Order: sequence, then structure tokens, then C-alpha cells
Amino acid sequence: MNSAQEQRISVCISAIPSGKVASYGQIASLAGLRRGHRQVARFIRTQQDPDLPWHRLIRADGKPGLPEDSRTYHTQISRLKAEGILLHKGRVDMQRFQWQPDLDFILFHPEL
DNA sequence: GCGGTGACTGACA
DNA sequence: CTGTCAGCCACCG
Repeated sequence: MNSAQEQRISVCISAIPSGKVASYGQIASLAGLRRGHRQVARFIRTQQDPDLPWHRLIRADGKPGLPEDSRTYHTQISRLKAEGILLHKGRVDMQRFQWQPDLDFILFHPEL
């Protein structure tokens, strides 16, 4: 990653705890990109960093943003299942599993 | 510079 | 419940 924006996106995604998920727009605004959901999507698509928990990124409606026949889709849901996040009829229960940034994270990253 | 294109989103029918 | 639509904005040819 090169830019400071990508750095912030990376930090925010890494901050998602195991067993929780976040939407693209949520991470984008958290990273300071008010309408940067496209950037977040492009970032994880191009980077494919194995150290990045990209599988915890899903759409706001609870569904993964990928076609069901893609290989990435299956690795994503299997990783989610391994963390205890079950898909109910193809989507995640956002009420239960959506990550809400706690005070520790915000205070630790005041620049966000 | 210009137009098409997304691993998006919220609103509306 | 399933579409469809208009904003959205960095990237690429």
C-alpha cells in the first residue's frame, strides 16, 4: 500500500474483531472517506493481503459482495463460519454481528 | 480530458 | 420479499 488513505483503510479493517463484520461504507467513513466505499472494495480486491481479515467485510444488506459461484465467496463464508458467524439464508444477521467501533479504537486512532 | 466501470448504499415501488 | 434507480468516486483505456 502506498497512500495514507490505503493505510487507514487497512488499519480499520484490521481493527474488526473476530466474530464481527463491517460494511464497506462503514469502514470507508471510519477511515475518513465519507463516500469511499468503492475505494474500500477496490482496495481489498486488488491487495488480497493474506494478513488482512477481508472476509469480515460484507455489504450493508448482510450479503457478501461477491457472486456465489466465485471461489473467493466460498473462502469468505467458510472463514466467517469458523468465527461463529452463520449465514441465515445467504446473509449475515447485521443486528447481531455488525462491529461497532469502541472507545478504545477511536481514542487509539484520533486521526480517524 | 472523457466516458465506462465496479467485492456499494439507501430509498422507493 | 425481489427489483430498479440515482448518487457516488477512483481507476483505466
